[in-house]
Amino acid sequence: MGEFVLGDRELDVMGVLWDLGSGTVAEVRDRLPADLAYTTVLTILRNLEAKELVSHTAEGKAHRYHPKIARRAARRSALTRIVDKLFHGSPEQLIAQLVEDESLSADDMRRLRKLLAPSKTPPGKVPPGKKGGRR
Amino acid sequence: MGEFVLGDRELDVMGVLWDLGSGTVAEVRDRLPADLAYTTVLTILRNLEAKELVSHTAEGKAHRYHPKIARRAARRSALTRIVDKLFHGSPEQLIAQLVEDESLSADDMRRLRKLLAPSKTPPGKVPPGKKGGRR
DNA sequence: GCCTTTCTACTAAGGTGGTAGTAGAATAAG
DNA sequence: CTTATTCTACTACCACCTTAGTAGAAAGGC
Repeated sequence: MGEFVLGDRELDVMGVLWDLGSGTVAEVRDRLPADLAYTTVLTILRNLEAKELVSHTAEGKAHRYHPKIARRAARRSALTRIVDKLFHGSPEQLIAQLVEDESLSADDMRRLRKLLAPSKTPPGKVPPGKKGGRR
Repeated sequence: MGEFVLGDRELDVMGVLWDLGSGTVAEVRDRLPADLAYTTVLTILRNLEAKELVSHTAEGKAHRYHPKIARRAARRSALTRIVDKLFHGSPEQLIAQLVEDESLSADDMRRLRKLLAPSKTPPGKVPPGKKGGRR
């Protein structure tokens, strides 16, 4: 629930677990951007487990690792950190910079304008069943 | 001008330098959120200098440190990293999360809608055609 | 019963960040 | 001149991330 700091490789590994839902060492290793030794990936997973960010269940003779924290929580934690440290606590300035850097396509901008529409979206996601054509 | 990774304390120190324009060890130390030993701050500044992120000039018997990279560059570097590692290279998703987390006030939202106004392409700028660029 | 493959457990080494102490130079005070 | 203050330079230590090797268990093939 608190803050956690993940290294680059640790983030890569968590990313795979989030994408897959869970994974064995071999599965994770296959999908990692870098080509790491099997034992290296295992070590990272064990370290993450020591930090209680993943857990594992037995599957045959192998272990299957499951993320214990949601991607969303990691995202929030990372965002909070850089908003605080680099943007004087102002998420608005962060977005402004993204816009100014032209990191956003016209399409992105259009979608975002919708997100920012005055109607507040409660934590229940977007009510489905609206007239189609959103995607 | 590539990527640089700053630790938490290093970011704090850079933050002070950016805010002040420049600073001596004592000046930086006074404005740091945490209460660190004088020598600790000095060490951090020297480390930053070794990484070419700050430089110094002599001022009496003390040194005055100047940031060599702009806050903007550090912001971009940090944003790029987490967009890549946590948001699948999609800055749009990052903003969406900020919105959903209700990190933004109604005022922020209003201002941002203006930022996102359609085809506000300033003269001399090329309209965004390229996006993503994940590896 | 051996051999090979595939796993996990344990150990280790290099890098960097955070924190700070000690030594020594320079300056200010008596 | 002697002492106290204020700086920088150097060194050190711990924690943690990254990477990986070695040992040993498990499981299947012959």
